[in-house]
Amino acid sequence: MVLSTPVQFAATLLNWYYRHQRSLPWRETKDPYAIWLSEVILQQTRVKQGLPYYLDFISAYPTVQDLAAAPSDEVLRHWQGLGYYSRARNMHQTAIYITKECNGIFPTTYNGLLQLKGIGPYTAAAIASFAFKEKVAVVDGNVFRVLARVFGLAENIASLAGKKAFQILADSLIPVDHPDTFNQAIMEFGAIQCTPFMPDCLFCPLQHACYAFQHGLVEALPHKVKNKVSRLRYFHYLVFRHQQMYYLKKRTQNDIWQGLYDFYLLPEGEVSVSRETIQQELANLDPSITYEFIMEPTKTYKRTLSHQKIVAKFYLIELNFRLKEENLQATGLAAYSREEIEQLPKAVLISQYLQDTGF
DNA sequence: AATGCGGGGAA
DNA sequence: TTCCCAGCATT
Repeated sequence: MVLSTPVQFAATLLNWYYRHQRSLPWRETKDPYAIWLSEVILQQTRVKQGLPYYLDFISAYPTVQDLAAAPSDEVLRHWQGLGYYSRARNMHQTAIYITKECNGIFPTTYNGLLQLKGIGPYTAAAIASFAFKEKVAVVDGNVFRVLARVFGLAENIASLAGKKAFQILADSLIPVDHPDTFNQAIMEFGAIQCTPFMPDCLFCPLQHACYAFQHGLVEALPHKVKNKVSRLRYFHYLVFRHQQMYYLKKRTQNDIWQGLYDFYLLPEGEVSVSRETIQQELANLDPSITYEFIMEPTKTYKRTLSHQKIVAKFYLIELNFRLKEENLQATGLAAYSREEIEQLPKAVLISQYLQDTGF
């Protein structure tokens, strides 16, 4: 087994990158705003999934000032379906900060970028190296994998100590002359060649230097402790409708889908609810409330998030009158037309329900 | 140090 | 099904 020296490792990687790199729009620019956007989108998101969102977003908001000036609902609407919505909320907040407090000028260093909301060690390193050529190594899921395998680094990547070990190793490998290309190269290598499953070891330029390949540990590295099982939650949505207007509310709690819109939710807990339970809930909401019918629940929708599983049913309720102002205050509900609902940011679960009901 | 936060693609 | 993806904020 021949372990690469830093120089050999970087040279091999760069050589591979020049021949295999994909053409991606954010690689054609030095605009820190565009690079920032691409990096935030690509946090925990594959290129294939994020690319259409990047194109739409950069077209809707070409500059940081455009983003700062946009209403937050509209920003979230552009993010709809991409998940991890705090990324969009933080980006919007930071765009406003940069526009108002920094004259629209981005920090130009790793440490400066790290101060911004939504920018952590990875994103700060990416922007600092790609836009400003700072010699600081990116460490993401790809880098963990490539370094763990090539250098046989078995630290647990889920632990803080493990992450530090990988950052130190990566920083020792990044060359002074092409820090930006090296960072691009090692991630691209992880995404295309050194993949999580069935990596292309047979045609790998690092095969002879790769610790994992030489020791039959390719599948075992990187080492990661399994994450625990997720929470199971039952959502029962009451969809209030009156004269083609639907009542929705914005999710403001410290919970999933913060900032997105959905319908009135029954108190959580029951696997299934009876018609009587719903009638009681409606009476509690407003004793004088009257309605034409309660539709039988829709089919059961299931959504699996990374940390919890949502089982949801929707009950359409045709109201005879508009909800009173006090009920709107208490529940946060407001009436929206179909056209307005289309423009609201919604979780995929809600979009799916609306589509199924012929929206 | 541990936990919460989406959604989709690949095997 | 299970794993993982150009991670970060909060506690």
